[in-house]
Amino acid sequence: MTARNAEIAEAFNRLAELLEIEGANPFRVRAYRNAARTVAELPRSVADMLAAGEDLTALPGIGDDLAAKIREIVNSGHLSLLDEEQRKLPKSLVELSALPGMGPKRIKLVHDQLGVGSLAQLRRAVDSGKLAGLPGFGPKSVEKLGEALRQHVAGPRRIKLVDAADAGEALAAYLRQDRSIGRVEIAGSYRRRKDTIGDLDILATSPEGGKVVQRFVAYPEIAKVVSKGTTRSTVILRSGIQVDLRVVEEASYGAALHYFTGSKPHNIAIRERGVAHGLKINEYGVFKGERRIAGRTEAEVYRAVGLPYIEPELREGRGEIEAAETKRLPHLVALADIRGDLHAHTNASDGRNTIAEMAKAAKAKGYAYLAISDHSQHTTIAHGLNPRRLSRQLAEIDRLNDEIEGIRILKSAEVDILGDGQLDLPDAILDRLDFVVCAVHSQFGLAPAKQTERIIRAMDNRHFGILAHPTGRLINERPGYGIDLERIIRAAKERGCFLEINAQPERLDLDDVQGRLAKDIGVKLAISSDAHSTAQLDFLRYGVDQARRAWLAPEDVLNTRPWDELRKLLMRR
DNA sequence: GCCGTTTTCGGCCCGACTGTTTTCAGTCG
Repeated sequence: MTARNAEIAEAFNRLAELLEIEGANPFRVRAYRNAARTVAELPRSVADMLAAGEDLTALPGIGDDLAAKIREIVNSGHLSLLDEEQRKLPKSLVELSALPGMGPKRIKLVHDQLGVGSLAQLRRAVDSGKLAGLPGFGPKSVEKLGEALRQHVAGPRRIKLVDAADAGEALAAYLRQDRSIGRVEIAGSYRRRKDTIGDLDILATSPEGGKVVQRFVAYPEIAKVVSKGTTRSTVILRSGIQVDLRVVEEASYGAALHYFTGSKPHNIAIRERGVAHGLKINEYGVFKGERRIAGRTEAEVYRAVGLPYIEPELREGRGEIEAAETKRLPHLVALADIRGDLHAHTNASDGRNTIAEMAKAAKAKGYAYLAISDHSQHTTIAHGLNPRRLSRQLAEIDRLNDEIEGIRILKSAEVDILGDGQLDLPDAILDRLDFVVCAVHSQFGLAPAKQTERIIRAMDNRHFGILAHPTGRLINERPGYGIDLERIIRAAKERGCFLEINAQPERLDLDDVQGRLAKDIGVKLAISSDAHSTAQLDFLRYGVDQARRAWLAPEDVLNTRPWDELRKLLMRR
């Protein structure tokens, strides 16, 4: 996604928010939200598409009107309708929708009745007791809102998938200890393996929902029970993670799992499809009139609307339903397809383990090869290797390859791309490696055009093999350095270079949308753990997750191949 | 505002929980 796209999506989302507060047609509001999502997830810049004379109405959810509005933003930097709305209602009003319990109706009410137009003003209305006089705001509502305002200061953060896994699997295990509970599955964006999740959604089956809810709210790690009924409950864990539980009967398991896995756009599309088939789909099943005709498994639900099973990672409303209709769903890469790891560190640079320990751990995972790719000299903070030290490491790898059976240790290095696009190690030593991983570790602030040039210039070096963590983003910490990723991918294609999906949980770089862009352009990707210890080799799984979300099949991934085949792909000299 | 396996007009997914209500609106997922 480019900055321009983000700006357009932001404008549409703001507009949707304001229109909703005004009580506009909810479907019109939805149209703006859908369009915002479409634009935000587009890997290409809509400005470029316009410049190339492409028809934006070909994009899903973009019609003549919204295409014209995009054009207006691109050309003028403004959206007149948004400006107009913001004259009617204060800009800061949309901040209120971040508070739980504050929907459009209540926002409009506090604005019209009390003149509240911002979080600060709402806080004053709560503190002064004015809010309590409003219809619909009883003592509990006011108290909850006060609490929400106090907590809001910290701001909501998305939870990294790896952290969600720790919290969610422990809670699921706790529920599974109760033998009266049938199945326990973590659904939601966790099951879709999104790089970050907003909250955890847990589905359980039981004929007695109330009992499951009782056990759920008794979980020791709970800080606060937000709601609890006989079929659902919401709690906040001590870690701050919100968990929603939903209980259904076994016969509804598939329908409920489908519903609770989402995504929302995917579910809406499937339900609309159901309506077209004369069916009603909800979390209890697929119904023809009063009769349930499907719902025990997810496959049944899809079959009922004439579709093959769609993997959770694809359920983002990004064309998966159309692909399923035309039998063009990809056969997704799986962890079991991975034959080796192409990016790992040792204690020679900033890793924890020796080459031998790393190799044995990789062998234990069933890998056929493991590349040792320690940092190069420029990354002093990670104790990067100079030619002399790397040369010694290569000799040791030769020795270990003779000694350790059943795995091949590949000679590599994570070589810095210097500010001018030169590689940080001389050709003489790079010649002796099996392949070279290249990465940017400095000067993140270069202007996008320069940063892009820098990387492409590095690719001109015949030793350049795989671009590691291509955008440099760190989840929740920093955005990527500004680059024109599409240009870089095209440059890689021309030169026979590759890009990486870095599986470190705080990186996941390339992400799903970017990975799909690479696939569409025709550049294969490495899925690499970038492990800094033997335990971190397991991170590769998170890379596979993102690859699946990027629609990648085994043939799109470098390290699904045996080394003999891979070697030919990586060879450029 | 979008869009077409009933369609170029008239639809647009569906249900649970809470709080403040005397039967339901608002919010959320």
